[in-house]
Formats: sequence, structure tokens, C-alpha cells
Amino acid sequence: MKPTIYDVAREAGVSIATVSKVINGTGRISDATRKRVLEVMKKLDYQPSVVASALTGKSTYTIGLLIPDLANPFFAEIARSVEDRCHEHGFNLVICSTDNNPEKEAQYISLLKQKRVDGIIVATGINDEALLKNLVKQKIPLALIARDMPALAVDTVLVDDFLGGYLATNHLTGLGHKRIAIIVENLNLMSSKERIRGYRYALEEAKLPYDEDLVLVSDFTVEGGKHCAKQVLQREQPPTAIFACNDLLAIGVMQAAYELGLRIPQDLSVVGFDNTILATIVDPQLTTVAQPIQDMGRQVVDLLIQEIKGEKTVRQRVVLLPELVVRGSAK
Amino acid sequence: MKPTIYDVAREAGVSIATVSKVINGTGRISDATRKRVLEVMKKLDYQPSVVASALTGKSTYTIGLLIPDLANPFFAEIARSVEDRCHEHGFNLVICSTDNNPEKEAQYISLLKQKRVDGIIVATGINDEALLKNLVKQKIPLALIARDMPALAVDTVLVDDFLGGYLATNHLTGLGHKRIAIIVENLNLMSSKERIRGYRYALEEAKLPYDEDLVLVSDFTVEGGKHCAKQVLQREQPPTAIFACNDLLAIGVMQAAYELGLRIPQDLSVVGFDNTILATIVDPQLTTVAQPIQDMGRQVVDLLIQEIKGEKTVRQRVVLLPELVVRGSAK
DNA sequence: GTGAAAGCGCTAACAC
DNA sequence: GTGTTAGCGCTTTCAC
Repeated sequence: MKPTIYDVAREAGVSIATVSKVINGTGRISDATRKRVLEVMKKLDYQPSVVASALTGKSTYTIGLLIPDLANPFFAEIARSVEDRCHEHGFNLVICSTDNNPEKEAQYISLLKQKRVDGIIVATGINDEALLKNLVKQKIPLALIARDMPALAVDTVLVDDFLGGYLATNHLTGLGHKRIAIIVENLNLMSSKERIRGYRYALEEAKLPYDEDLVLVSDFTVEGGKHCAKQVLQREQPPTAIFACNDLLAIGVMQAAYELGLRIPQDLSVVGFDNTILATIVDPQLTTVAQPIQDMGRQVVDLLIQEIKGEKTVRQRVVLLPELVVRGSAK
Repeated sequence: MKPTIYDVAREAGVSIATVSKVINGTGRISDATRKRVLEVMKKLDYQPSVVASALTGKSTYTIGLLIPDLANPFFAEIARSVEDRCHEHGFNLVICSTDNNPEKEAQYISLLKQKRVDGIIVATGINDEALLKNLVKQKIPLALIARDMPALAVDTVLVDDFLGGYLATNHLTGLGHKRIAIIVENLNLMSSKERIRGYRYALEEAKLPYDEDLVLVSDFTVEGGKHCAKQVLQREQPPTAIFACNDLLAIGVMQAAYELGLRIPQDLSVVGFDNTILATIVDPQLTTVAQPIQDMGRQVVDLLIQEIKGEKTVRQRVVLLPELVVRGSAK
């Protein structure tokens, strides 16, 4: 059997209270006994049970992360950065891919609650707002990453989507494009709305008309982007540039262009969003708006853990600034 | 406060034992009381504490997954498939990116043990074999995915790497190539060795000489592949085809080729391994050896959970067959 | 400085 | 069918 605190206590000739104290560094223990206890712990290869300690009201040292799909490179990178920071704090990360499916979201949240995770980070797209409100009501520490719910008073870390949309579009108008289409993954997402707002603002600034027909809604897959792009590119008056609201869509656009015999960037300019590994792999490499994924991960985790530890008084919204990474897909 | 089993019992006018029985479907309970208890549970929004139940010797319903890097698309896809199957069984997945760093591996394993996870799945590359042996000795259910350690008697699910290496190389020899280089990510990995063996076998079969200078060792990054490829391609007698042991490396090879002014597949043929999303995104699309990631994930999880539940008598090695996916990068 | 003991929320004998 | 009770491994008062 795994050794317990009793085994250690017996072997060291002390009480379990004493052992507990040296484990947690609480109370006052003489150096001699501390040393002895430590030795026994090592000798027995004793690992305190987080389960038991959690039952007495302490942390479980685990955090849940809700994302749409771990296999999506953007979210995999987000997850990795969150995981890293959790690990630095001694926490583990439970990953939950919801596929934006409300049922799965509810299931996962329920499971996480039963496990008494210390907190939950949400990066999911279309979430049942009520689910999250419930979490808040139940005082379960919650934080949002790469996603905004203005009506929810929780710590949030995201990129300035308006600025991102502006930067991308402004780059295109600066290049002289007059007909610029935008493809978003979902009109209900705050981030999509903001990116469109940025797009509009850049158009206005360039004295270009805003044409609703050039605002396309797709999903978050390469196929979706391809399908959408094919459709606009075959219109009578096709756009000369497309701003795709994530890299996956942008790649779909590139593929559509190739299939239609268009060259990039000569015949069509493309700008993406996210700056995932994919952006550097396509040819030409994708000009895209970079989200500071590392920083975002680090900051949500820090905020959440502060909240878990009760070290925080006010909640925060951290808005990081995106940057345009110019590569070869727009001209 | 969160409702406990006591709250439910009181509200339903029964003992906690009764409540426990209806939760677990054990013992005999009259329909009437079962119904009443269920109603109270719903009314109170009662969620049984997995923590408390784990302390009494039951499962924690969580599994740990050790991988090198979650941000690597191949491992992200593996993780996703493992996660899905875990979820179907009602388990959660704790992700641990080790960067193949022995220190991190040890830390993560220790954390997972303290949390009393029910089992651990390892997909990590260079692992301290002793660490895993220890796990086995401590009777912690363990399984390997996409990775082989013949000296370890644990459930293992992987692809036939010899066959994979053979298929890739055979495709190239069939195309008429005489000088074929191979880039592996790590010579210590069983999978690398096997792929090289398959490569050799295909060469022999085609009556081609095996030239050690054409066996290159890199890492698992695009940069690594690029660097390696640049180096061979600038030799006096460059290869006309390169078999890269994963898609990331293959993409590095493609980039190296472009930078050297070589066209793919006209001037250089490239075959990858893994068939990740990346393979479909590059131009031309990558001819690669597909690992059945979905099946692999499903099978390790099933094996591990059988072991956890003690439903199993013998351990298994499941070897799945890879398939060559012919696309445009080899000719 | 150290220990005895209550309690965290649940399960599983065992009694009734 | 249902309830009593003894743990599970740990933390935390509170005595000494």
C-alpha cells in the first residue's frame, strides 16, 4: 500500500499532526524532528494525498480549461501556454474540448465541479451564458481567455479585436485595395463583431464604402473558408483582397484561390488572424494579426490563481494589443 | 456552502447511506424513496464530491497524459482523441507537456501521483525508463501511445513503424528515385529505429545501396528539418527524394528546397509521416504516412480503463497499420 | 514544541 | 429497504 501520514508518523516516532506541520511548514517544529520526519518521508517515498487534503477544505490544485477543440492549432497553442503557467504555479490542467456543443459544455462543467477543481478558464466560443453565470453565483473562480462576455463580471484576458480588425484592413487599404471582403467564423461572437467594427472603421478611414455583401460568415475550418471564398471570388465583382478572421479560414481562402487559378498575392491578397504555426507553413507565408498567446495564457492563469487564493479584491479585464505580422500573402 | 450528502439526506428524510445508495445504484431502495432522493438532489443542485468518494478508495476518474508538446499538431491531435474517449468513459484528462525534459516528466508524474489519478498515458519521447518502471511497480495503471518500450510490460498502442518506413520509401523507389535521404527526429526512439529499418528494407528490395550519409538526425521542429535538408541538398551528390519522419520535418524540407530554388516535386520529392492537418495545408500537399490517430486514442484509453477497473488479465500491444496517403509532394 | 481529537464528504459493512 | 457506524488521509484547533 501507499504510505500514509500515519506510516510516516509511526516511523518517525511523532504524531500525525507533527508530520502534517512539517509538510505544510505550519506550526512550530524543532529542527531535529523536522529533519527526522523529512528523512522518513523520503525513505518511505511518501507522497501526501492531494485528495485527502482537498477534502479538508484545501485546494485540489487543478484548473479546468474549456476550449472548442484541442486539435485546432490556435487553441492548442492557447492550451499550451495556459498549461505552462499552471505548472509553474504547481497546478494541473484538465482539458475539455467542447466542440462548441452546449451539451458537452454542461457535462464538462458538471464533471469539473464534482472534482472540485479550484477554478475554470473558458475559451469556448458560443457558451450558454447562464452556465457561466451559475458558476459565478456558486463562487467558482472563473476567467475568460480570448473571449469576451461583457455582461459577466469575471477576469478576462483578450486581444483588442477592434484594433486587430483595423490593422488587417488598414494594411489592405494601404496597399490600394478597394474591394475587401471579410470572413468571420461566427456573428454571435463578440470578437467577430469587434473585428468587423475595426474593418469598417478602416474602410471609412480610407473613404471606402461598406458593402454588406462582402461580409461573409463561415465556421472555423479550412473547408469553411474555402467554400466561402470560392463563392465570393466567383461573383461578378470579386474582391481583390480578403481578410479572414482566423488563420484556418485564411488558408481556406488561399486554397480556393489556387483552385480558381488565382495567384496570391498577385491576384488576391489575404490577411489572417491569430498567427498560429500554420501561418508560417503555407506558401506564401500568411500576413496575419498576431495574438500574444504566451502573454494571454500567463495572465489568465495569474488572475485566476489570485482569485483562487483570495488575494484579489477587484476583477480585471486585460486587453492586449495585437500586432500585424507582414509576410507574403498580401500585396 | 455546497450541499453535501447530509443536506440531501435531511431534506429527503432518509439517512446518508440511502442517498449514497441511490447515487451509486447499489443496494436495494424502494422506487418511492429513490424518486424522492433524486428530486431533492436536483432541487438542491447537489453534486457528489469526487474528492470525498475518491478518499474512500474509489476512482478519481482522471487520467494523466504525458506528451512532449501540446502545441505540436501531431500531439494535439493525439491528445484530442485521447480526451474524447476519456470523456465518453466519464473520465477527465490532465495534460502534461514535458518538452522531453526529464525534470518536468518527474515533476508531472509526482503531481499526478499526489492527485491519485487512476492511470497515466505516456506519449513522451525520451523518457527516463526508470520513472515508468517505478509506476508499474507501484501498480499505477500505465499505457503507452505512439511510443514503444519493449522492455516495459505495459499496454501499448502504436503504429507499425517498420511498415510506415517501408511504405514511404517504397513509394519513392517505385517512383524511380535512387538517392533517397531519411531524416529522423531522434535516434534513440524505437519508432525512429523502426522507420529506418523499413527504409532500409525498401532500399534493399529495390536493390539500392544503403548509405549512412543519407540518414540524418534532427529534432521535431520545422527549423530542424529545414536545417538538415539544406545541408544534404547542398552536397555534391544531393538526394532526389527525402523521407522525413514527421510532417513538421517534411515541411522544413520543403522550405529548404524553396530557399535553394528547388521545386517540389519536380526537383525534389518529399514524403512525411503522421498526416497531421499540416500535410493538407502546404503547397503542394504532402504525401505522407498516416497514423490512425483516432483509433489509437480510443484504444489506449480503452485498454487503460480496463486495467483501472481491473477487468483485465493480460496486457496488450496493439499495432495498427499505417497507410500511405499520396498527395502532391512526391513524383 | 508536540499531540489528541474532531471533522471534511463519502462508501460499505453490518444491523435491524 | 433503510439506518448506524467505522473508516479513507489529511488539517486544524486546542491542550499540555
